Amino acid sequence: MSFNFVVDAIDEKTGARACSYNTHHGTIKTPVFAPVGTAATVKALSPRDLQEIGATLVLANTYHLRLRPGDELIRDLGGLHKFMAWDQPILTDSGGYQVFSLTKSRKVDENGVTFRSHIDGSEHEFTPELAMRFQENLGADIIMCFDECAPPYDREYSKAAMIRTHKWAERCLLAKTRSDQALFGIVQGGIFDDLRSESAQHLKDLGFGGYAIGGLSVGEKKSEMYQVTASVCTVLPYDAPRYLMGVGTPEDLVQCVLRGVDIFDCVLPTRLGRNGAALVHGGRINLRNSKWKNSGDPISQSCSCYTCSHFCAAYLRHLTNTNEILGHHLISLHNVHFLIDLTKQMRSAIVGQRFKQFADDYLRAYPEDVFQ
RNA sequence: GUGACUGUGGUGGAGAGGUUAACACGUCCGGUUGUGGCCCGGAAGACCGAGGGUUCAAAUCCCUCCAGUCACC
Repeated sequence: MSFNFVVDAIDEKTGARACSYNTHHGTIKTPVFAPVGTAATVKALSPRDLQEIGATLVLANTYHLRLRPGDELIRDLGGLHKFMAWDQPILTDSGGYQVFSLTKSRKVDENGVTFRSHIDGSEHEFTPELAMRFQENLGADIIMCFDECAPPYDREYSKAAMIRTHKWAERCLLAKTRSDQALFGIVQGGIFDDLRSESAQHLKDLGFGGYAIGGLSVGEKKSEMYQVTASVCTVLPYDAPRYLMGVGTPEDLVQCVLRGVDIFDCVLPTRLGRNGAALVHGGRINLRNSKWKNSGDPISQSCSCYTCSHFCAAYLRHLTNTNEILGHHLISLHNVHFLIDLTKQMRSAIVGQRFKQFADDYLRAYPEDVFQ
């Protein structure tokens, strides 16, 4: 009941949604972009910064926090919100993505996954039951089923991972004990439409507080990612949040809101920020490029963020080239602000019934290779 | 003035007779999508201080000059 989900508006031409999702730590207005704070910190940004740029939801990672400093420690210190001083909603990923990203250092079987720690080589078991326990210890508002994120093109593997993900989803439902956390199911099935629809239907039948689309932006084509997103969203229930995991770029956000997604997360803005790339309308700029050496202008004239209202591109380039901490901070701040601002613009356009026009105009600025 | 040592791409610095002169930093250009890794990939850039000599072959050996460093007058 505390997880009241309301569709505030639907853009009639596109079906894009603007929703309100109530959690114990506040209401999330969608579409929403959640910056990623893997180790209980959105790298280079403080909670104060995040608040200032309008972040409402932040991601953290169960695998990484389980390994270090430990979910029980965080529980004993009062939970993740208190630990990282973020009193707004938090979502924890279960560790399912690490099944994919850390493929060379894990073993999967029907019961779960054994990871070999990249920190000290020790073994760490993750099962659906343990993933629930870890996430209950962490105490995020939204917790994720333990799933198997698989590479996109191998049909047999995708199907096996999907079936395993379904079984694990049932076990997660059974293992969950806290009522102040919403558990989201995760749709798998690679790029295969029939598997994806089957997966979405299966999870819908099980019944979750929300539904995520996993296993995308892992190497498939953009057109395939959009296609899968669209077909999954037609199956998912209307009255529950839809979360596209790990996505993405500004174009991806617009394209997938068009297809019915409410929630996004991605490391992109902070990773780009730490490596000297800034998101701007129509693409991105590489601040390492010598063309910015003498630029006294902000990276975006129209941007209202702290970075753009105080610093010129030449300075940001200098900070990048000298690997200064402030550079990571300022560019990450701009990039996260850029995506959050985009979601706000989209929400406003949806509520105003002009999202089709907004999306067309917005996407026109981006290069053709969007559908590569 | 005398003696010793040293001169290799923007910088540091390998190399001590044999085809495309190592490496690092810097420079330049890509990449980055539920974050192991301020990371990954690539490119440009040196007629080896100058001139002469020895040799089939010289950054490597010899001579002269120039420059720098140090020591001593």
